[in-house]
Amino acid sequence: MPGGTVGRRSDTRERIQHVALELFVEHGYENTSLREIAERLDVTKAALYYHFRTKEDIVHSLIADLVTALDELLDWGRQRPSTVETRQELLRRFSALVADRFEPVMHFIQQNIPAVKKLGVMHPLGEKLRELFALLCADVDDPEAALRTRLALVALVLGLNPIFGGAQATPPPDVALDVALELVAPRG
Amino acid sequence: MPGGTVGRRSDTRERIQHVALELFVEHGYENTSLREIAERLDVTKAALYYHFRTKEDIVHSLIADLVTALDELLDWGRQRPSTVETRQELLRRFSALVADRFEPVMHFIQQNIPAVKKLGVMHPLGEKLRELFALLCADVDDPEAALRTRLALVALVLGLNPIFGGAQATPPPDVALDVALELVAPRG
DNA sequence: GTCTATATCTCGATAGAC
DNA sequence: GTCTATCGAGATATAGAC
Repeated sequence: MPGGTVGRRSDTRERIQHVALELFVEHGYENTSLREIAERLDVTKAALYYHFRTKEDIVHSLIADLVTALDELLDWGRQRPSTVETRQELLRRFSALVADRFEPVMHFIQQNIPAVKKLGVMHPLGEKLRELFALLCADVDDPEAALRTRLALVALVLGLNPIFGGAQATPPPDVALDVALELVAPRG
Repeated sequence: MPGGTVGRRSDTRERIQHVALELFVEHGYENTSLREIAERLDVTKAALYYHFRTKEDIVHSLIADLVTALDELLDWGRQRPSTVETRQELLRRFSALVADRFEPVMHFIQQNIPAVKKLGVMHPLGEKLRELFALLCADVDDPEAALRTRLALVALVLGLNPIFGGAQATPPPDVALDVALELVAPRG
């Protein structure tokens, strides 16, 4: 049962996901062949096809986990009053989510937009991010405040961006969080 | 004289650059074949090879123009006193540069990091951006202020980013500039 | 579940005529 | 400067044995 949730006879599927993501981040999706993935795992290409129907399916499985996690975050946020505290807690949880589990995937997505678009995973992911943004922007109509809210989200993943993020040393996560929290706070 | 600066007998070279960049932005560098570029120009692949030695060379030529423009901006900035006014004017000029001439290239770079890295154009470009960042950060040691400075630059190109930029309507350039200017201003 | 072997395709790049 | 024709490499994906 390759696609099954339980009944694991081995952890090969997870190892494929891990190694594939590693290589996608290193060299990009299109520059990573199934041969490379198989070699790093010390199996053959054909073995990969037992666990994933296509190369694209590997990406789908990676993004799906992220979308699920974002959905849980949104569930929490939806049933909370729309206050500054809620918004800041949303940022904290998003920050923790990225730092703890999804830094590689976010890294991958940010740097491989054409691939992500082509695979059609942009729409489900975009929806979640749009909703997160909407929660963070409740009661805000000022376009400048809206842009600051967007930048707050960007601040939390900026370390992953080699253009403006990697231009110098990566800021510690707590610094990024402080700046982000300030950006969504009402102006003084 | 394919690589020549003057002596133009036709504008094919520029048309290739334009169409190639267009497709690179649309579908990504790796998903754009020379066949597609040639078809959209209504010539054959072989014709492209008269003007550019390789596919990578097309990208090199596109980035080179950006690096030159950034260098001119830096030349101006270097021989100015390190004041808040200078920094804000640097942001204004950078914003104008992007909006007027380099929006497609910035778009392309942001979304095709693996390709840009592989072609080795990241280093010259990264140097310029690092220096721009250094000019904007003069006299600043506070890591939070440094991060805000980075976010100011990001704000100016955020509209090109489909993850956090395209999550909703793109902010008008003047709004982005206002927010950016505020981010590098001393805190109140 | 993993292997060997292979089919099929598309790409970047070149040769040489005009 | 642009064409036709083609080469060789490397990619995804499949077939079938074990």
